[in-house]
Order: sequence, then structure tokens, then C-alpha cells
Amino acid sequence: MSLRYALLGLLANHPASGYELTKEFELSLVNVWSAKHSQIYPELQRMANDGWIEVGEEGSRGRKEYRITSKGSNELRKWIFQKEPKHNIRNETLLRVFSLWTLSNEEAAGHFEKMAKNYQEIVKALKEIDGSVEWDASKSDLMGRIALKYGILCQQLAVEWAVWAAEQIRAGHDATTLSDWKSEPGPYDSLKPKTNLTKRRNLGGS
Amino acid sequence: MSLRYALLGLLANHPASGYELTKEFELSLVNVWSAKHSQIYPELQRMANDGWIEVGEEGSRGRKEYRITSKGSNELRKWIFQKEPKHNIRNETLLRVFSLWTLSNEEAAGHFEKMAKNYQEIVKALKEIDGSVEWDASKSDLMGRIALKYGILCQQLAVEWAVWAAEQIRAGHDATTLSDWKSEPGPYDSLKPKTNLTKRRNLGGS
DNA sequence: GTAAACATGTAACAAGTTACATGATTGT
DNA sequence: ACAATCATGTAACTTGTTACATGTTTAC
Repeated sequence: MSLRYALLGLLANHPASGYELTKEFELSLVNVWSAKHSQIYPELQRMANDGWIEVGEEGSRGRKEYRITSKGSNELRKWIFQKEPKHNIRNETLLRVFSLWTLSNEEAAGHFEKMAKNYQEIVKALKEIDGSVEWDASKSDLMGRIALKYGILCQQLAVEWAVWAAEQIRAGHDATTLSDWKSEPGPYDSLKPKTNLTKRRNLGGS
Repeated sequence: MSLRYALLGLLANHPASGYELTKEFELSLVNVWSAKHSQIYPELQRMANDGWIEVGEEGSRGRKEYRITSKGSNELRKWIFQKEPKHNIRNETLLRVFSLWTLSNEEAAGHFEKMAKNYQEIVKALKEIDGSVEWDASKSDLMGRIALKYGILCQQLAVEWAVWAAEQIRAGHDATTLSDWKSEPGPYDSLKPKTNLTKRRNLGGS
């Protein structure tokens, strides 16, 4: 049902056609929730059917401009306040990490270095977006920029993490001798001697 | 197809039954790729059908222990090296942020503070896992721990980000006056005066 | 004996992707 | 005239979730 609320949130900002909403998904929501037009059009029909949105004016080329109804606004608010924002975590990049032990150290380190490069490109792209948008003083822009900030920081962290991982592997470390990078006390305190921890096993390997 | 490779990666480490694989998904992959037994059992059947895995011994209670075949190992390796690790980003928490402009500043700030609390709990849980696992010197444990490290750092970042966002909102900032936290130059250099940037609009809100 | 954990499956549904299909308008 | 973009839809398929359904073994 998240798609429905994503659309509702966009329509709460301003009326739009399915075509425009599809564009907005590509531009601003692509790193948060993606959707194709083939999913958006039928969902808009269902939402209109449920009275959450309605068709305002119909333009040329069959354009239908949808706008949110008061019922829709209520539903949006209800969704924001409900507690369970379930996390649909599907991180294919991270999933691959779990199989990297099948490679040689050289290959695995190389893999992390390539990951770092990929993440760096994403950071660059996101920063370009941040720099090119003419942010205004509206609340919706504030939230958009806060969300974008998260994306940038997260990808930047991923770069540093991948570089660190490659270093650890090249240095011949294993899970019991990993350098404790970016841990509690200070920022960027890399390469401290590790405190030992080993109690009981309940994860993954062997 | 990712589920298939997730299973393959686990089976590459050691033979296991569908039941055990389901448990492993819950324990170690839950923050990377989730799957229920109802999806796992049929997928294992298909994989066996394709010759990627095979049934080793059949135990009591109808237990079928699957093990990876050499064909499966090849397929796993191919998957690791193919370039396109497409990101299926579906972050419901972040999606909600895009609708928070509909709330009052007080409500929105409160929402971020609650988010920070939730993220903090996840950090705590992940750290407990890290501390309770008896990591060994195997390569698979190394990768598992590196992946877990990413999870911890990422959630920790999310805590700080949510706290920062709440502060910004309470301080009455908008998208053009956001304090530039955790930016390029130094680590943890908070609250620097912002450099101005406004070129052209191509994102989200009106 | 009975509850918990082990163990495997299927069916119905919801969500998401890819491909097919069509037509109007604008700009060059 | 032609290409690009606007504009909307459906069909077939894949993936993922929830619910249904069944039976065994172990520990108390």
C-alpha cells in the first residue's frame, strides 16, 4: 500500500496527472520508492474509486489531472502517524557481500573497491541534484532536502565502509581481528587495537 | 532472482534444509534480504530442478538436506561478478519524510525524534548481535561481520540525521537555511554557516 | 499427555516489472 | 514529414506475503 501513500503525498502538494507523477517518481523518489507508469495509472484509478483523489480538469491528449480529496488528506495523516513503518530491506549489494568469502582475498578486496567507486558516483550524482535544485522556503522543500541529505550521507558512509573493508581484507584480517573503525567514542578513530568479544554463535557462518 | 542467490550463498557455506535456511534468513539476512519459508521451499525445489543444488541426505520428519552442486557454485560466482547490482530501494520511513510537510513543525520534529529513537533501538540490537556472536577466523564470518558493521554504522548515521532534522525544524529552518552538517571537509563539523546554492529546479515540491 | 520445536508444503492474494499497444501534440 | 515528448492504458509474468494445512520428534 506504500505506493498509494507516495502518490497521495505528491498529490497533497499539488494536483498532477499520472504522467507527471511518474516523472516525479523518477526525479525525486527514485532513491526512496520507485514505481513505473504501469503501476501508477491503475493505482490512481483505484484511489479515485475509493474517493481518496478525484479528477479535476481533463486536458488535451486525454490528460487527467488528479487532486487529493479531504478523505485522502485524512488517510495520509493517518498513515504518517501509524507506528509500523515496516522496513522492506532488499539490499542486493549487501547480499553479495555475504557470498564474497567464496572469492580470493584479492578478488574480494577488488570487489569492495569497485563498490566504493560505485557509491562515490551515486554521492556525486546526489550532490549535483542538491546543488542544482532551486530550493525554496516551503515545508515540502525542507523535507525533500532533509531526505536528500540522508541519501548523500548514507552513500558517503558506504564509500568509506567499502574502502575500510577492502583495507581490512588486504591486511589479512579476519572477523576476530577487524580494526574497530568509527566506533563509539571518537569520530574517525581508525585502527585502534580491538577489544575481544566472543560469547555464543547465532549468526550466519558455519 | 536474488532470493535464489541468497540461498545459494548460504548453501555454499554448508548444506542445510529449507527449515534451517529459513532460520538463517531470520537471523543473519533479515536486514539485507528477507524471505519466508513459503517462498524458500518452492525456490529450493526449482533450484534442485535446475541442477544448482541437490538433496544430500534425507533425515527424520521429512527433512531434506540440500547441498550446492558445482554448477551452483559457478552460477554464484557469475552472479557476484556481473556488474548490475540493481538497487531495489523501498524505504518506507524515508518515504514518510516526504509527506511530513503536511504536519505542524512541532509534529514533524516530534516525528523525527521518534524516528531517532527507533533507529537507536535497531543500533542497540545490532550491536548486541555483534557482541554475542562467536566470530571465528573464517572468511564467511569476516564478510558477515563486515556486512553487520555496515548495518550498525548506517543505523547510527540515521539516528544522528533524525536528531539533526528535528533540531533544524525546531529552529525554524527551511530548505535554503539548513545548517550544513557532516559535509565535505572535516568529520563532525556541525553548524557551519551555509554556502548558498540555487540554480534550477528539477525535484519534488512545486 | 502435551507443548514446543522441527519440518515441509500449497493456495490465494498483493505488489512490482516488462512488454505490448495506441494515439495526440509540439517543435524543427 | 518526422522525431520527441506528452499521455494513458492493458496483459503477462515474476516476486513476495499471508493464511491454510499437515505431520513428526523431543523435552518436560
